[in-house]
Amino acid sequence: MGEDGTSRFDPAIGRRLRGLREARGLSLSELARRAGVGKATVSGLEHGTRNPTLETMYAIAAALSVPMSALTLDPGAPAGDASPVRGRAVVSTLLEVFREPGATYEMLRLRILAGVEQTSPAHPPGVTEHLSVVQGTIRTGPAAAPLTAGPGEHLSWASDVPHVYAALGGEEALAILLIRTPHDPAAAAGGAPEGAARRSSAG
Amino acid sequence: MGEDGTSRFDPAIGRRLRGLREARGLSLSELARRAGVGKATVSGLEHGTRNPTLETMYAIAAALSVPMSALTLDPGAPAGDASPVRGRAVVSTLLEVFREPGATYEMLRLRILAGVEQTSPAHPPGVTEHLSVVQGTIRTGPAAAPLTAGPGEHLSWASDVPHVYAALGGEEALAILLIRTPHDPAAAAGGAPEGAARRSSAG
DNA sequence: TCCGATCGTTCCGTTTACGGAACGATTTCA
DNA sequence: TGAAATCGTTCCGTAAACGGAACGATCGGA
Repeated sequence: MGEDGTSRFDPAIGRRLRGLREARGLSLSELARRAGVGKATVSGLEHGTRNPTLETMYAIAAALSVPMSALTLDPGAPAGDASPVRGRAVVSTLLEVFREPGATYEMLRLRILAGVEQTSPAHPPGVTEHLSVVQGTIRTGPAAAPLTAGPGEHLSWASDVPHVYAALGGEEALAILLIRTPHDPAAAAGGAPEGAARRSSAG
Repeated sequence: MGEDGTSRFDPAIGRRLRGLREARGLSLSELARRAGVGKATVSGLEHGTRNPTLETMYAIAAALSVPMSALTLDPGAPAGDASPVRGRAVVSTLLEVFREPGATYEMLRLRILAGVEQTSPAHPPGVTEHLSVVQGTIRTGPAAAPLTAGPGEHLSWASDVPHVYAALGGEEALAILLIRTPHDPAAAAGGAPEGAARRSSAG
């Protein structure tokens, strides 16, 4: 299979892998170390010159804390319910990962069970989160100063501090969360307010 | 990784693969031929003695008309939204595959868009379908004599004839579908009525 | 301005996944 | 009952995925 001398494989996997790795601020060497695979393997994968084994894919996906399907995006998986990340009371599903010139974006679908309040640790500096409420009432933002929003409203905050997610009103809440990780942490442009959350109501 | 002389890999993948293959009435040789891989590869995979490459997994999943995640069931994928099968207006998601002594069962989640009516071709003789309505109103069964059921109601029919799925009442419908494929097509025990659908309403 | 650390790439020997062929067992049909 | 077909497994040579090591480039601190 693929006999042209250079033996290429699906380049999209390489792009997604590199995107996820860099979005987490991991070097290629560090990811290889955490996954317990060789640097040559990760490098070859990102360049699309290797046809990885399942074992390799599992190891790398685990090191990135994503399900394997976030890397393969296998054709069957619908844009909309591909791959849940992290367990707990807040169920988040990775929908899409894409890179822009200045930053990497991860789009997730959040499902917060009724009455639940969960605190997430701080992200690296420069990372911002943008949440759009679909259903229910959500209280979120920096743990020190959260805000509340209902369906159709949006919240944004700098997530370099611990932040909370809570479903109010005894009802399960649904939201789309966009995490923006700038490639240059210094330039947090296109970001969010400094200390607290900001609420807006679109459309 | 896995240095015990016998070099085993995840046996669950092998079991699922064999289940899906046999549920489709395919021989190992035939599946290998359709997937364009060697018989030794399929055999080794089913026995859990090989660590397949992504390319191999893609080829086999495609030959079975399932997304790769139906074989890997990767840990991230939630029971409930793992892997959609077949496109069109009726979106079906493979939830689980399990084998019993007499038959193989495939459990799917059906989502029928509002107002849609779709006809599916006949399955091999002996195959029966059992549908449980979760939301909306569904009209289904043999195309010649379909029945209608609402939330909490169940429909069963022998699916060796073309059958339809329709969402009534201008509302999207949701259902769980169980497909039973007997290992011995002659003995269609535990099955459904002969010509038409049967409706029941469980407490 | 060195020097050390770390970056990502490339080279290399080992391991192993691959497909094809050969195999015995089982089934099918004349 | 024998011959042919097909079943799933096993053997084998080849291709390639693997991890480790060596490489030059880049960055940071003394």
